[in-house]
Amino acid sequence: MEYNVFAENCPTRLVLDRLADKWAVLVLTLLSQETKRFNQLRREIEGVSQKVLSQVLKKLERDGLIARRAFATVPVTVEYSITDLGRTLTSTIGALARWAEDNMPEIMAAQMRYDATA
Amino acid sequence: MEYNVFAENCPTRLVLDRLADKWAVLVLTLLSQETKRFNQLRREIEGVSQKVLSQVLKKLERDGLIARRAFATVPVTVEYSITDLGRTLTSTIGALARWAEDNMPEIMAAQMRYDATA
DNA sequence: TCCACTAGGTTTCCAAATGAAACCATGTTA
DNA sequence: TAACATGGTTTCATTTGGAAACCTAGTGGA
Repeated sequence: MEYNVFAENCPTRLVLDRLADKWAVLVLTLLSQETKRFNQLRREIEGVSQKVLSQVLKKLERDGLIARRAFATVPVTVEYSITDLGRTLTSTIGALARWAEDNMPEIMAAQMRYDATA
Repeated sequence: MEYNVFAENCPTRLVLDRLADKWAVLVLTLLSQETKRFNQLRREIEGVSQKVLSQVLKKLERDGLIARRAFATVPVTVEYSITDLGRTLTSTIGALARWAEDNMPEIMAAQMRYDATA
């Protein structure tokens, strides 16, 4: 079987679509550091809504990148952790976020040049 | 100045949002290999619409990741190429796409396990 | 007793983004 | 004269996104 992200109906396209997502990158980056609970993630990833966070977590769990464990406490406790498969991605995902932080000045300079031309 | 992708209104969040995009990943991967024309990109990235491709190219150009050169031929020729700044990203971006291709069997197995539970 | 609050979601609703298809200018070829 | 090429933009229907409200179950305070 040959996989090719450039082919329209290759299943890898769907996976790329899931990983190439702002919220997924942030979730995986945090979980690669340590196991966290739902509201912990929600507080640390500023601006994410509950709806979107739960959707992203569900999809990442379905793809086997993170694991969900619920405890019958009161109120209920739910822990999310990274899986072995997810861990093989974290250096790549982390590099993306770090690149944005490291190159922000250059990007802003480029934007100003572009906007000045137009 | 401290940049932090987890902060809601940090400019890096906008950059991450641009990079963490299926089409941007595919465009940057192709342009890191060689300069290409608009319709060449459109044909090689199966399933991308003209509208979205032109939007993505414009944003990547604004951020200084790719360069656009137009030639007054008939019909007009437009070339897109990667910039030095863009090149600092290509190993990371490329790793993302390759990860999807390499790990597809494991992901599909995880999905089947998940769907069987539900 | 009633209200407020917790965790972890789901539902609702409206705004924004996406995609398919059509359109455009210019000029070449059949 | 009709059809096709490039590199887009426009239009419109469908999806997706986010904000806010709601939900269940239980706990603590007044």
